[in-house]
Amino acid sequence: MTQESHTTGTRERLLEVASELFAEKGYAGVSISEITGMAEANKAAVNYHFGSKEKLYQEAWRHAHERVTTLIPPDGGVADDQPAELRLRGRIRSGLQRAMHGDAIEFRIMRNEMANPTGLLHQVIEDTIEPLRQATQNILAELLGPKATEMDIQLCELCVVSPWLHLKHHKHASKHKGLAPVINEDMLEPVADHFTAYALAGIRQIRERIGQG
Amino acid sequence: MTQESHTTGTRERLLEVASELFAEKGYAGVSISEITGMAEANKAAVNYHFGSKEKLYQEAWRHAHERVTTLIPPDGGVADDQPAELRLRGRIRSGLQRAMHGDAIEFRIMRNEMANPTGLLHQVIEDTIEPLRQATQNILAELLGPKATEMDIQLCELCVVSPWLHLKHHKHASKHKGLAPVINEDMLEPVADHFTAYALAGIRQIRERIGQG
DNA sequence: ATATGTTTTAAACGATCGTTTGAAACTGGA
DNA sequence: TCCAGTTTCAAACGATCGTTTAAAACATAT
Repeated sequence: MTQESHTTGTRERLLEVASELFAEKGYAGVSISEITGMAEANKAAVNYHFGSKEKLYQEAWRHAHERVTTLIPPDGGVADDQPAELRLRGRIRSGLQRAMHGDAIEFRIMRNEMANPTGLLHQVIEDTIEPLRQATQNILAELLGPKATEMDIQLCELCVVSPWLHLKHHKHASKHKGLAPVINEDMLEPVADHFTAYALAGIRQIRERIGQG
Repeated sequence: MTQESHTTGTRERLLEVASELFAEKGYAGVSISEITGMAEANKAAVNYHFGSKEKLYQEAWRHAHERVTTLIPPDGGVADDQPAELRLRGRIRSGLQRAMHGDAIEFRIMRNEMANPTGLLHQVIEDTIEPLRQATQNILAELLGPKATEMDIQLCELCVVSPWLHLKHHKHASKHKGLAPVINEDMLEPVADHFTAYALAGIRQIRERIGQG
């Protein structure tokens, strides 16, 4: 019998602890000693299982991202053949749900990486985010009409996605209370309605502006 | 004559270099050696002039914040007696201008601090941001009408300010191209118009929803 | 039970961190 | 010129960083 018996293997415990710590403190702010200490593993376990701290960082993000993507689909459960308005609401709802969802580790790591790039993740993140952006832009292109330029679409995309991105920014920044409203999971549907109504009205207004030249 | 003659004193050079480096890499990612090396100062100069790395961090943020606040007033140059629609456009324009403005050091430090709190700045930042939030919420309360709840106002504030906050997030994250449209200073007015039209339409829509119960 | 391959462990490595020290260099007024 | 005060400097401090090493502990199949 071992001295300590865990329900999961060392490798998985390291991934779990590392993703949480990297999300909380960023890559440079976390030491291997801290990770292995909290995971009740030996200091050398990181280099044994992952080769280096950098590899562990990349694996930790992939770990967290795959989990939330299977848990919360980005289309919000709205099929492709539904009207654009509904599909937009699905995207907003999904984003909101991710913003509220538990720890939101994958997002916090991404945020740290964007604020303070190590360069270790940006290729992986970009490959993951770009398809989502493209899908949202397709919906917006449909809503804005054929006269909309690339810039029109991108500016509207910014207005649509930034609210829940910003919500995510503050959700776990407990030391910065008051900078954004706190939203719990009960309010998912009404807040999704709020954001969708706001967004659709804004988009219609932009479409009219475009039409007038 | 000294070996190297600089146009500014050591203390000011340290502040300049430190604020830029802290904005780029965050508190933990910057070493005193790196700061003093780039500022062409001795390693001990930080502790002589500021007492510690932490104090230098705080002074660097204050330094950067005071500069941009005097340069770009948060009301966008719109007087208090103007209609709420115009005052809202002033806020949006000011935010956009800060997002585009040169280095945006004060924001990048704040972003790092929110993503990865050291706890050293949050009181200072909160004291600075709260009045700005209050002013924006007053405008929104006027636009949304008397039936608007606190939550209505906060959600609309989120939709109004998050686009240019998000724009700022990406402006200097050159390693993450394509995640947001790149906007240069020539487009300040048209983009401000876009955001304002979008926001006012969204706010009107929310006001109607409230009216209907 | 023995051999083989995997996983964990303690210890040590060199490098770099933030900080301290005390002397040297510089400054401006008497 | 001399002196007090300020600023800069190289050197060293203890601590911690990520990584390496080699032996110990473990698992598993023959």
